Amino acid sequence: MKNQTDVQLNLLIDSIKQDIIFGRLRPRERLLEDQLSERFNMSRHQVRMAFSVLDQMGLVTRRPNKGAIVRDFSVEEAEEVYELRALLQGEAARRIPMPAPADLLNRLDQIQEAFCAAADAGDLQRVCKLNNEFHGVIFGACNNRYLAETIDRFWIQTLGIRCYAIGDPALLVHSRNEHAAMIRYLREGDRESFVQLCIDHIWRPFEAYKRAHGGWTTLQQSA
Amino acid sequence: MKNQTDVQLNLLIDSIKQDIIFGRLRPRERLLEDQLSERFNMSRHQVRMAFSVLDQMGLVTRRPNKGAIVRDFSVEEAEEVYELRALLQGEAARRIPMPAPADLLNRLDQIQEAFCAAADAGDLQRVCKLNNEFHGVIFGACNNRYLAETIDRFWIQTLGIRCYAIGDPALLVHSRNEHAAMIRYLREGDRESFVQLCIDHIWRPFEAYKRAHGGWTTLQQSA
DNA sequence: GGCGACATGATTGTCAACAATCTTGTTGAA
DNA sequence: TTCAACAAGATTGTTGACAATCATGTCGCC
Repeated sequence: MKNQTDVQLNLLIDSIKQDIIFGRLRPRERLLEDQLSERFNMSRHQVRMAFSVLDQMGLVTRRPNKGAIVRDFSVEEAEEVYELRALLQGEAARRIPMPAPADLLNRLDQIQEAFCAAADAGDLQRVCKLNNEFHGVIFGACNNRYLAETIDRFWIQTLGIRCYAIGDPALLVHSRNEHAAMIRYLREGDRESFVQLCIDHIWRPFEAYKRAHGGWTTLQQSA
Repeated sequence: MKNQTDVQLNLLIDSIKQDIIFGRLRPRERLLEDQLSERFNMSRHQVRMAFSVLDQMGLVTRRPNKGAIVRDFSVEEAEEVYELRALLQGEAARRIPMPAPADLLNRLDQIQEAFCAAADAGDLQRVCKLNNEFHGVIFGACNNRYLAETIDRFWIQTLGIRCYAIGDPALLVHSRNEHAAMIRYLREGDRESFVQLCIDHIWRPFEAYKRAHGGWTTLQQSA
């Protein structure tokens, strides 16, 4: 299906995504083609291709002859993205069949169990992966592939915003409880509560982001 | 700002977009790199770059070693896209300040005037361009750049669907009247009617598409 | 010392040749 | 006739070298 260079390419893309969500790569940080091509043993062309994909994903920004930098959101921009995410996730929540199909509930239970285990074990990387999976499965069930796709798109774009929340144990507990509540509402068929929770759920990481950016106005925004 | 090859690249992209909206390029039709590179006097590399952009735009589909084809929507897929568009445009309509700023109304009046002139002159290309502009300006006024961007994204993706409507004089008259009504509602501050019209406005081209695809189930969809 | 012109190194952008892959047509045997 | 194996042509994918551009440091002049 996929040839080998595609695999390598995805490897690089995932690696950069990881670096962004865990804050190892900071907003506006430069990404050098030579550096990465050497580190990952791939041609500069492939790195460039990866940049192009990441650019379209909205994770990095490219300017002619100046290369790629990690995308930066001003607080205002971040707020607008979150408003849109709230709209989309609310609509998706309204479109999920209810009471939810047993198949969906089973998968969510499984993911939630693994999520709790990873959280207890302090395995942040696995927590993050399972969190992605949980959201993907929930909103993938909305019966509109483009709605699901768009939710996923902005889920990825906000990796760099959510990185301020990833390490906070209090937020992790919140996530876990809210995920459990989502499953409960789905099982009980409590649509109103479910929709509201899907909307409210996204804002806590944004609050963390705002706190981190509080005070300083965005410097060299137009540079 | 932009270097020359970027200009050429955009030229090719716009040309392909035009070919899709006017139905000169049909869904699932192949796009050959050599052919285009010769026709536009550019390197195959640049054509390939353009394909990549068009792929991300959702206008063409690429499969490894099989090249690029014009994207095809099944009727079901098209319906889902239109549902999402309805959601997004409705929300944008709700967010436009009302009564609308004079500046916005002036720009819309201008575009509408030019639109009518082009329609009377039978200049379809200009009609299309002004139609794009009208929608861009309206939804750009929603005060959320990502909402506007996403509306635009699906506006472009549905070029290939709307192509079935572009030549129909009756639909052209409808468009013109509905645009006039939108401006009127904006001016009068009639939000309810405005929102409803923004949602309803999109469906007529989809009906034309459904009629064109009526009967035959989508062949070789998974090939 | 301050400032602009120039030189240098670092980085990205472009291209054309070569390799890999797919598609199509042909042949020959069952 | 039908089918599989093979061959030839068409098309896409990859690479390395070279060109263009940008950022930084240096020098001489005022």
